[in-house]
Amino acid sequence: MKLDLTDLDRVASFFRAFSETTRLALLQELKGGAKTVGELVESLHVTQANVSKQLRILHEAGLLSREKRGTSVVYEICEPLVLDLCKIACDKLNSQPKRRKLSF
Amino acid sequence: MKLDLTDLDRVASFFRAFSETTRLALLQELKGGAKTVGELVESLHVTQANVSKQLRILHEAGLLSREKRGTSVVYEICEPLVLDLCKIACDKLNSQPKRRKLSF
DNA sequence: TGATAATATGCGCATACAGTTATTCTTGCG
DNA sequence: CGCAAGAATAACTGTATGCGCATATTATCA
Repeated sequence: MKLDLTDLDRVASFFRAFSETTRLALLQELKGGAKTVGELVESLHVTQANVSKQLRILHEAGLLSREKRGTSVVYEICEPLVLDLCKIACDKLNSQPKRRKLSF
Repeated sequence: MKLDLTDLDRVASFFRAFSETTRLALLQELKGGAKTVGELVESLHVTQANVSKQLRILHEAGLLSREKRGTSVVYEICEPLVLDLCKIACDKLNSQPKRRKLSF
């Protein structure tokens, strides 16, 4: 079964959500459970504006749910595939020999 | 187990290979077996230069093997994860209601 | 060795997008 | 209401990269 260009575009967009370090870091934090924007800003060394922006992208990709709680906003992983892909990525890293610096 | 920024970068690069329509189209063609650059150019509506460039990216990402055969070059999927990810993407598409044009 | 076919690459353009700073919006509370 | 905290957005910059065109590279064969 072959996907047409439209579907391939959607698949590409899906994977694009996982193609930036900051977004992966956010997903990794959220693997431990729902967190507010402020908590995520504290956990990672990323500005509040950037965290907010990347969370928006992940939310629009359908990976995160969003819930307002007072003045805070809580984000949570709502797409089980995220955990599957994290596991796949980790397995791949573990199966590959870590690149080490040879000199010194 | 948390990945450090270096590992997250590598994961991001891995997924980035899957984040462009043309590259997904190439992988889809190669799911049917090894093909030469020329065959891929004929299958897809993409210029030869672009096919060659995207194949290079997929090869450097460790997804494709490359073998010269005469004046041709044969590319083949050499990373089993490619097939897994294709299946995951297809399942996700199938589980989602197709967006249809409502007007006309 | 010259010609031809198949592939790769250099260059330029246009676009996408991560990140920053400053600002605005929203909510809760005195 | 006025203020403060938390989050989102706007405008901007620099960088990355997809794509096409032209050209270079490589290999085969007459």
